[in-house]
Amino acid sequence: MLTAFYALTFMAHDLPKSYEPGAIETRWADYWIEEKLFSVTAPPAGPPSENRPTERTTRPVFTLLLPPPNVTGRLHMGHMLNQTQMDIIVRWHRMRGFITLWLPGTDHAGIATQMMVERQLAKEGKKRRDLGREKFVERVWEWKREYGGAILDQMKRLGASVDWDREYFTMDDNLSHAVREVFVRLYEEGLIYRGKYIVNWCPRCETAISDLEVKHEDVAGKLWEIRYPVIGSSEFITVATTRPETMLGDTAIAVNAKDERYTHLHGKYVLLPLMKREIPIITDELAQPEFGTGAVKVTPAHDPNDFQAGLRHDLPQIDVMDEHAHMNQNAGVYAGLDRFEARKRVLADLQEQGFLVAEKDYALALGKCDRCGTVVEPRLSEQWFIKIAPLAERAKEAVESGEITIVPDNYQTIYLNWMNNIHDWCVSRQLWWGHRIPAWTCGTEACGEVTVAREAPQKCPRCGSAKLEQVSDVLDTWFSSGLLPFTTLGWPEKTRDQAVFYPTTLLITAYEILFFWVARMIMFGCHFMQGHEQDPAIKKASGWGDKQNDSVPFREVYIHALVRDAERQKMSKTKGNVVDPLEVIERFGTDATRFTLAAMAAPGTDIAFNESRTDGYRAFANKIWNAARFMFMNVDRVEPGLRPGLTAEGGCQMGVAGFLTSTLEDRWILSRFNRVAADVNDALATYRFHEAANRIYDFFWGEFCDWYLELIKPRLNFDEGADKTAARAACANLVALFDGALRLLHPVMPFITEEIWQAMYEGRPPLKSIALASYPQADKKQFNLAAEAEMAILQDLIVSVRNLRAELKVEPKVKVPIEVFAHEPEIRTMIEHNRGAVERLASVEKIMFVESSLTKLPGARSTARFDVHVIFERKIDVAAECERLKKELEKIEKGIASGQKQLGNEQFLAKAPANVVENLRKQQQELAVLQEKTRSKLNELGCQ
RNA sequence: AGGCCCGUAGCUCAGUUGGUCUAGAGCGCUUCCUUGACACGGAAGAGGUCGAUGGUUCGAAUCCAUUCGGGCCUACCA
Repeated sequence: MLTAFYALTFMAHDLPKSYEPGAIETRWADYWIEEKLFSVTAPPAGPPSENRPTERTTRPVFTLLLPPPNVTGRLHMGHMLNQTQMDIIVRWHRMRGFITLWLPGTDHAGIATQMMVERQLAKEGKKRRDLGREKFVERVWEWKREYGGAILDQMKRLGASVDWDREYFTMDDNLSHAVREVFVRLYEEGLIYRGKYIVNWCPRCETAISDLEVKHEDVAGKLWEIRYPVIGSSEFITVATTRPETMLGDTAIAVNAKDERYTHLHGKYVLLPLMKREIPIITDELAQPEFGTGAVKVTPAHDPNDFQAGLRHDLPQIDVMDEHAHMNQNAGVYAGLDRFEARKRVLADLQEQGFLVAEKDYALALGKCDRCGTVVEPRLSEQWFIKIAPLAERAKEAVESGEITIVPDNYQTIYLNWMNNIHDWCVSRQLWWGHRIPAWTCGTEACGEVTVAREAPQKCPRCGSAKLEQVSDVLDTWFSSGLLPFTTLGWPEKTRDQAVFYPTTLLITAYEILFFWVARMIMFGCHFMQGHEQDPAIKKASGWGDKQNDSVPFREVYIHALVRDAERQKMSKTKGNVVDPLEVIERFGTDATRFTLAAMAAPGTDIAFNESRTDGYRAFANKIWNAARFMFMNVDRVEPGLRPGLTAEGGCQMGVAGFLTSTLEDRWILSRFNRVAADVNDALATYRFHEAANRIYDFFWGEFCDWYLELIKPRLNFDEGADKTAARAACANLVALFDGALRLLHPVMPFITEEIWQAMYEGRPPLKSIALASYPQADKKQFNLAAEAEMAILQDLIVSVRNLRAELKVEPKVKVPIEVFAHEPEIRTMIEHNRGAVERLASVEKIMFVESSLTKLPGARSTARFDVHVIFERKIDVAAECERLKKELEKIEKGIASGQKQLGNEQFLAKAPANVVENLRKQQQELAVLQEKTRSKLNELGCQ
């Protein structure tokens, strides 16, 4: 199928003049999926034997879990950055021979998804209660089937090389089963408890939410001071509050025991205004003498601090609101009012009755529901909690001991800080969509026993009643996603997948979910995978041999940057500044967009996404494309059968290893290629994506295209009478180098590299994809300092001549003779050897070597290694030339001055490393020569 | 309240443990060039002393302190 396609398109290497990513990208994305190129199975266990090829169990393993996007999600720039980085790392590992598993899936996203469907229902004029639980949940599943795959489809467009055969959904049967198992085990271990506590309650979502789901927003609020009359006295005690309506539920007034102002009131009672209830004055740490009046009202049912104080003093808890945050019957005459309406009425009544003392402006951080923005109400309710301290302990250790490393390392501190101040986790949610808590309440009034079990019990274990009803709450979404590193690998079954792929190698994620998700995975992983051991052969091959503990969910975490808009603002729907990655892709191509994100992703800094960069990288793709056209054009000129490295049988076997070196440019480019390969591998190993991307960019464009291709053009001569052997060799080198460069670039730009690579083999590649080819590793033996130094001089010479031509305003088509002086004979020889290059690249007619310095002539340029003079009869602008020379001299002398200062400093000579001193000396010598030459020129021109 | 990050050319950003940084790149800008890979191109240029101040050091864009400006996160002080 594909071969046929190539037969049509590429046999003649008839590539369009400019690169059009659209069709090419979707074609390869589909191809990779259809061919299941990225599906992996665990290699069998046991020592290598005849039946078991050695290499299978000794290959290293790389496992990465995709942070599951919400089923409700739409791809945004954050996803794209995340996925680009993951794909780069994954492809890089795969090409380096790792058994590479990248596991994709989606999260059921409790509240978000439920809201989505509720909104849909609202359009039909219905509420979820109209349908009832069962019908509603069925409706959500329908929604999921219809729209839930959208984000993964978008992901396919990015070329993400995930194993689609292993795609999971957090509510799949096997994962749900694991969730129940975890819940029951935690309960049995006493790590889950149920109780009436103050939780964050969203009155709109009608559910409890965790601390992390509350977003604080600074608002200008008020602080009201209310006085309560002390019983049996004419005195009043004044308290301050930001929430006067809660006073209806006050059950005490607290003062600090050390606060002498109130000592005489200890043990007395006050009459609660409006409610006319007697409540005690207690002493508690809750009240801090420095704040306000030093006295504080205590409302155990509506404030977490007051709740704790209430427990300490055994105070009644009077809940004055219902689940919608409307006042209930406990609120007396205010019953039925919304909380904010009640506030107004309470304040008015207090004012009228003379209890309101003052109203002050007060800045407060108002807690709002992360999902819907409704002001969160601390509410007393029956919830399920995970006792976090024992889990956190191990999770802390795992990071402190280095079993898990977090990159960049400042996040390590943040993580540990959080772990030290962690509270119990409220895991129950009053929603219908999610994993229902595996607990059953006995319906017999006298019993009410709650039973936690893996399967629905037949009868109540306490009273034997069969009237059992499952608890209606579901679990926090992050409960199930926190288990994914092992549940996706078959847990609670002990599977081969686990032995091979657990611990996963790496997690790449956003800072935002460090606590929501990352911390929870670490806690659950360390707890439930305790005692787990990765297959020793695989562990060793993967380089984790010294790590003691295999219970951790991943060995490394890389926290990526936040993508902001061009103005550095956080992208958000409400601001309307969201850049849609698919739109960007549409305009510039996936490769260019990926490259942008990679090139801008310096660790630890946010990315201000800027389209002009993407436009630039689209140009880069085009450059690659045209370099490929150039290569194919030349390959086509070689007789069929003698095509270098492109035969159907052998394929392009040579790679860069088979590169034939003869000329300076060959030795040079080979050295450069190996250096770049070394740098890129280094950069990727430490997640310096920007460095990897930039190194390849500079190499491909600045060295390979700008210099190498230009330099070899004369050798690619297949005309009658030309040296065809030399031409074929040059062509072979070109192909080999191109092949290497494509492989180097592939993780960042998978599509264009695949397209060209496949075309190089005319549809009959030795492997199904470049993604399976080997990644270039540096061969240090090919580093060639001499070639690089010589090439630098040659480039310098060519640029100098071009520069002089521009200054002398020589017509571009006119070839000029030049004179060159080089006092070192080797340099002269080198230039002589490469005179053709100089002549062609600088439009030089001929080169004449002279025996003395050329500084005195106008139209000359000097460097430390050579002088060059362009012979062209035109008066130069003496004033301008003087100006330029003066500026140059100034710079040189500044350099000399600072260098001499350093070299004259004995401390420097004593303390600086030898090579630094030596380099400086060398540099100084060169500067001195240049200074001399520049001065003579200034004299010659008669500059002032 | 605590913590973190950023402030380098007109714009967007690099600059790994302080020393070839006489500070780079892309876009933009100036001049020139349609030469059979590429005008999404080529050639040559102009442009910043690294927010400010002080310190450590033989040596600082790079480390420390203070300060100004921008952003983010965490927090149960009424």
